[in-house]
Amino acid sequence: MSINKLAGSKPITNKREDILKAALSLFAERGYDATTVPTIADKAQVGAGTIYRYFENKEVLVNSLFQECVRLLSATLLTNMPNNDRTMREQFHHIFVQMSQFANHHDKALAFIDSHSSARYLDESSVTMFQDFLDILRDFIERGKQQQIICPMPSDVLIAIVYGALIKLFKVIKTGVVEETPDLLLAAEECCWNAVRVH
Amino acid sequence: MSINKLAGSKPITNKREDILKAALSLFAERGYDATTVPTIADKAQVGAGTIYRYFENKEVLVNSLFQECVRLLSATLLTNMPNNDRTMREQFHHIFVQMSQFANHHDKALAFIDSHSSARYLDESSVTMFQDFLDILRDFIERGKQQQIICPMPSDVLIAIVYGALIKLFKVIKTGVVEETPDLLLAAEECCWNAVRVH
DNA sequence: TTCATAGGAGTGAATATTCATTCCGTTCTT
DNA sequence: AAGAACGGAATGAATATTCACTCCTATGAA
Repeated sequence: MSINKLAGSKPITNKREDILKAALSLFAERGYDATTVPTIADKAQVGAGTIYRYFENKEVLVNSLFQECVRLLSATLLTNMPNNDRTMREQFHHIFVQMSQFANHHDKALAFIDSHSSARYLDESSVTMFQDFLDILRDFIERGKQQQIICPMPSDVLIAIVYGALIKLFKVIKTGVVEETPDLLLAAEECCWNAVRVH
Repeated sequence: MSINKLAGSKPITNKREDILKAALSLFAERGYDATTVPTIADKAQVGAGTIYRYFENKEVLVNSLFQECVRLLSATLLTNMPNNDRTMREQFHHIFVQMSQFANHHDKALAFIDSHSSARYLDESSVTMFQDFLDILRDFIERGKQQQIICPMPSDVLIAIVYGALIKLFKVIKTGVVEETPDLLLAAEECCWNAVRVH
């Protein structure tokens, strides 16, 4: 057993976590192709060889990371998701709030997901997991369309509009160009809602 | 005088153009870091060394290409831009139509611009040119706010929402997931307008 | 008109560098 | 002491960039 573990329990220092964290930071900032494995090792304060103890290769690493990030994003979205008996507007509020929570607590993860979600090296499992995330938005949109509260347009188009707006919105907030206040968030939420609701 | 030129006139074959075209295609699909110079040379049907006759190095190439693409995008947006005496809605229609024109005729350029607009290797000139493009949107937004037709929110936030929505919208259309019909475009335009107008 | 030549575009093999991955000696845990 | 975890230099495969060379055309001398 490694120095790394309490008897029969979890590791004290988790190199795997360190590696994933370092990789997330670097991938989010420079992108997969511009990030070298030795750089990840340095940032994680780990030997280069250690990375290969936990991940078969760089592609496996990026896929593991992507899946973990998307899983967390989906879980965040689904946390305390209101029942269907709540209004669509209330459900939208929940989605917006949870997304902005995620953007605040996991800004790098959101940037990483968005910039890598159609990368050529993503495996089937990663692609599926990202689709599952989009399906959460799709379900919402489609229920809204049935109730004639959301515009009768192809769901993919509506998803693109809302998701695209949210991504760039949180990106501009993250860069600090505008100050993130509760009022601003509420107003931005209203904008996004107005984009998809029927008028 | 080279074989390449008509007397005192323009080149017959334009290798520089060929290189830029090949680079655009590859950068848009795989990204800058995943694209090798020899691959660009192959695609442009040009010797690898020829690229360095026209561009000092790979970074100069990507900046030249970026600036050319952004210049074209800005020019497209400004083409036949309605006067200020037209309604905000009419001006927005123009912006939307021109953007969708650009997305259709230069889909690779739009993808390239979006995925590289905050890349670390962009030089000052490229960054400025992209800012100039965003300023076209900003001007519109700010006039709309003055007239109290567009939401009183930070311009950067409104730009992010509209620009983000447009980018993902055209991306989903380009992938062929949804069919691009005039009706769909009109409906999507209305969605984007609803996002920023005051209610 | 014909031929030799200069000069510049174009080429792609060669070079120097960088990177992902491996391998083995060291350190830590039990 | 045995074995697992670790580190980081070594390796081999790519990659960006260079450079010596080819080829073409315009020029002008004869």
